[in-house]
Amino acid sequence: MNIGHASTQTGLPVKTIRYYEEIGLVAPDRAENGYRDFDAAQIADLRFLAQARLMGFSLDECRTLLALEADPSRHSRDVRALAEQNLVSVREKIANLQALEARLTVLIEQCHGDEAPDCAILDGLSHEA
Amino acid sequence: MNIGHASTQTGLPVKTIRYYEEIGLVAPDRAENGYRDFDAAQIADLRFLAQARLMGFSLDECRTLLALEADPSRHSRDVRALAEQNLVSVREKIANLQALEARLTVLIEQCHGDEAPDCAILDGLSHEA
DNA sequence: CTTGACCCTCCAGTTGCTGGAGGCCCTACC
DNA sequence: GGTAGGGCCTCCAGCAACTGGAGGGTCAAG
Repeated sequence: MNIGHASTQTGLPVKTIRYYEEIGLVAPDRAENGYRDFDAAQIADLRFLAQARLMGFSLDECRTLLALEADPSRHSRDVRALAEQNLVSVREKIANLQALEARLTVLIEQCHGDEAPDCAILDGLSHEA
Repeated sequence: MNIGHASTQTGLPVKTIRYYEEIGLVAPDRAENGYRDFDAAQIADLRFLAQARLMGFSLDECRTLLALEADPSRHSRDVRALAEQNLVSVREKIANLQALEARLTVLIEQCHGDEAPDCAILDGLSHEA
């Protein structure tokens, strides 16, 4: 299966698939004309990668997850640990963004938003702790 | 004021300040020995930048904000528009992360997290739509 | 006069792609 | 048989916003 087909099968852009090969996440064969040739297992890996990325795992974590998936003697504990770590960082990001949202909302509310130059937002950025 | 002092005054790392100069956000004088020399207004600008970054504005938006701050004939409407745009994108990010959190949480709950290889997380990544 | 803390510039790397240039290959149509 | 269009290839550059390090000048204290 060539890369265009692999792309439609997995939803990953062609460029992204090439990039994943470059960093060693997938290693397709080559046809005689030099075209990449993906087999079913590699397509499955790419789908797995696409899902893992959607779940917020970094490419490095994806690499580990792929290795775990390929290892029949894995412990689900290890997978879970990775996922929990990811969850923690997602929650941290949410908390930070919510704090940001609150601060921004306050500033915006205080700004008249008219033609005058006085602006609570600029004042806030200038004088805040 | 040299860059080390500017750093402690603003909380910005030295490297970051140099970077901000490189991209034209601040333009300190130079002393005879080649050292950067920041005046009070430039320190204020750096503080402003630090705050604006904390509020989630991109460096490009910061550039615009600085220009607005320097312009006495500005309209607060323009500042507010920028801030509102920023708020929208913050809220989008929060929504995306919350969706992620929900999906991750479900997967993690279904994984035993023991020594067996069976893992709902890996299954979810393999078979999910 | 040396030690250590500054400062300087320039280059490379981070994350995860994305876009483009320049060029081969393959199929279809005239 | 020639050509037009796609698709494929590699390699290089760039995005955001820094960060780290090499290699070297400067400065104040003891």
